[in-house]
Amino acid sequence: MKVYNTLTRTKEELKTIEPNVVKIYACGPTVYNFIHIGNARPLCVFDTLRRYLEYRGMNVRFVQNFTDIDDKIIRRANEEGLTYKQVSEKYIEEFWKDAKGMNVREATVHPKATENIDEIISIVSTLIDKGYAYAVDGDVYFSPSKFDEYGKLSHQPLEELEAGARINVGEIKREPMDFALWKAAKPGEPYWDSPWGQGRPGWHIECSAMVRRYLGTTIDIHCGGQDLIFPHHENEIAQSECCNGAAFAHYWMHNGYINVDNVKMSKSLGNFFTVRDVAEKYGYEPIRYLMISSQYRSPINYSVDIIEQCKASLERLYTCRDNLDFLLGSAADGEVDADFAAKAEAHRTEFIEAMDDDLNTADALSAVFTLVRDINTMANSASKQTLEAAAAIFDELTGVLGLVYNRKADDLDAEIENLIAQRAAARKEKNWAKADEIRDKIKAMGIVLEDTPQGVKWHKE
RNA sequence: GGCGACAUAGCCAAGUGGUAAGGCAUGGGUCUGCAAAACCCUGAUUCCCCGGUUCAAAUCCGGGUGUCGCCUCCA
Repeated sequence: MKVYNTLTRTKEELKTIEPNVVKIYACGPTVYNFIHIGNARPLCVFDTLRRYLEYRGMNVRFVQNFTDIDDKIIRRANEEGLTYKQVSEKYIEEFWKDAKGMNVREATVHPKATENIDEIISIVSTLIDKGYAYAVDGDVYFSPSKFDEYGKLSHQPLEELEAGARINVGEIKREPMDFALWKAAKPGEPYWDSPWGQGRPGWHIECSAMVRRYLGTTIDIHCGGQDLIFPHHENEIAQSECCNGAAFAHYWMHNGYINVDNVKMSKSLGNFFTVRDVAEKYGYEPIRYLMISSQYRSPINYSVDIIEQCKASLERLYTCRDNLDFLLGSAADGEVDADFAAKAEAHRTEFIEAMDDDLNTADALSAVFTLVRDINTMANSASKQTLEAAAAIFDELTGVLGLVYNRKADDLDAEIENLIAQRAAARKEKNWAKADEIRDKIKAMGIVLEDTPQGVKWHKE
């Protein structure tokens, strides 16, 4: 598989440290609020990466952290009269509702910053011992000027980066680019004991600590949003490489933004949509579909029109799968159709080629849709075995994309079944008025009916 | 000022030298009690503009124009 590496700005063949094992770290959310659709992108994209690597037989160690202590969480806690822990726990719970709705699987480990304070202190101490960091009045700062390779990820020389930086009033760091590894506790703030007094970790250091603890000093892939390239990821590299004396991550993958009205969506601009809000209106799956409908590095513009298109596209996919289940109920035994088997194999190959090329999910989806057309064309007259083969490859490919068909898991509503039976009776009597009346009643309940030669099927709108 | 991304049909979106995938929407048809669903047909003489390289360019080079982003918390 080839992946675009931000470090080298080229697509490179993915070569892992250990054969058949991939160590991936993805920066997770700061849990102080519901996640927004911008947060949903890396979740869906890198979950798809993980699913695909597993599909290709790799053993994936996938770590995604929760930043559960930081200024925003503390502020939120003060506003709501809660502890920082109550805030983070609440939003971690809400995170999981949204993540599971979008079929994002749990990572191998979901460490929290506050559970890794010892590891953080250990790294900070080492950095001070090696002369890369210094303590002042209970704070500890890292000096990028001591690290020759600083800027290698964002491809910016230190001098250029410095141009935009400045020392704010009250800050006691030596140079503008220095950043905090450890912050002394202010009155009323949560704190941990450390060699530099009571305080809490800075933002960047937690990732370095969790990477080392859960994956080791060098990992294969580190991923996150493009806006994390600088300063967050640049700083992680500096901390980890200075501390460990080893390469930090071989590949850096960064997803593009979600824009709204062509402008970057962000918490600070206030133009953001939460995943929850969108899901309540359109469901979770169209959100996932949107995230994989284009290549992960290009920007996506969110709008109501677009999410509705996604919903409609998804409908085509799931209607096909519905139909297979339905036809399987009455199909006759027979051989797997050779013509279909060959087409399915060709589509699988197209799918894999697309995904191998830097996770080209848009192209992979195209292979899925042509598979769907081939299935639809042959399904009505196919044998049971052919239908089973079709369902299997459909589930295989959509499963890799995290579009998980689960419509049949819906509880069958006895009332609807009953109405359908009544309608069938009315139709048998050719009492069309009554049949239509019942049909409208069912429709009003948000149920879509489909008449097929084999009988009536239904599903929720 | 430094660094970077993008510009393909009404909309979304693949395609990095060989003559424009796929989806949504639209219109026509087959099927159907009607309607869905499904299937078939319907779309870019052309890929922001201007030059250049080449037998051949959406794809490479040069120059424009436009949009967006990072350099400050942010996925």
